Amino acid sequence: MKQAHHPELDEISLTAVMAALSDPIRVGLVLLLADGRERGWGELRAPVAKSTLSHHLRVLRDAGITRTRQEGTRCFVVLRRDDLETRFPGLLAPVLAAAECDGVGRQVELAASA
Amino acid sequence: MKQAHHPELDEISLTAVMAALSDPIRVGLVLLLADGRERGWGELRAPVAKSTLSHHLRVLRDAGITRTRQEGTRCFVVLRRDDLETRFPGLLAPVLAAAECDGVGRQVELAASA
DNA sequence: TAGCTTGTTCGTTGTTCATCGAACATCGAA
DNA sequence: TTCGATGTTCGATGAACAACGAACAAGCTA
Repeated sequence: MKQAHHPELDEISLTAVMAALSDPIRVGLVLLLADGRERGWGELRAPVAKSTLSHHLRVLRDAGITRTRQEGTRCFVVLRRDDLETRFPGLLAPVLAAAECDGVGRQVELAASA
Repeated sequence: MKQAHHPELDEISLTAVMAALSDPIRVGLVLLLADGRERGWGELRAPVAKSTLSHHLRVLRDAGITRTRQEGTRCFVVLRRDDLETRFPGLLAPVLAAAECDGVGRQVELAASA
């Protein structure tokens, strides 16, 4: 369980962010994190195998959308809302609004809190 | 040269739009069309083969981002800015701003006007 | 009619991606 | 130390995609 790479502000690429947000499961994950609360991975319920979930969370991290923190064997993830707002002002909110309105990512849910 | 399908407003999918905008060339094309002017395909200069350009324009059309019109053997393309604004309010502007600021799609240029 | 121009479509190639199960690593707890 | 829980990584696979050249279709134009 190595510490993963998090891109710096100026390393965050627009196309990488767009690509990361072009998958419904990842959009759902971002929606769950939209309240700014940090979540343990055990709280995230998605209809995919855990290796696949790990992959999706890695894509989000590599794109600079989320930040991952490790504590013991557990991992926690949080939205880099401020960083995204600085880098691409006004981009995140419309995406989240549209996703919520459309029901994109509704397959991703929150488990009983850890 | 058949008339291509244009998705209706409610057929435009968020993830499809995000996916379409995750390619630098397509972002460049959208940037060129951002002024609302209709452009002939001959005006679009991108560093790809014409078949590839045709493909990219098709992806944009299928995603509901652009509208294509045929006139004789020529094709014209225009940004569906109002439709996008209706469907996903506030989404397009930040993307275009970020792209322009970052230089994403600067490889796509405008030829000497037709 | 015979070209020329303009786009589309096709077949191919190589890459990327989403997905899975299995194996591995790590830490905490019994 | 042994076990269980938690993530990561490793192939493997099938699908999607970007890219190209070549061939085709359709409409001007000479």
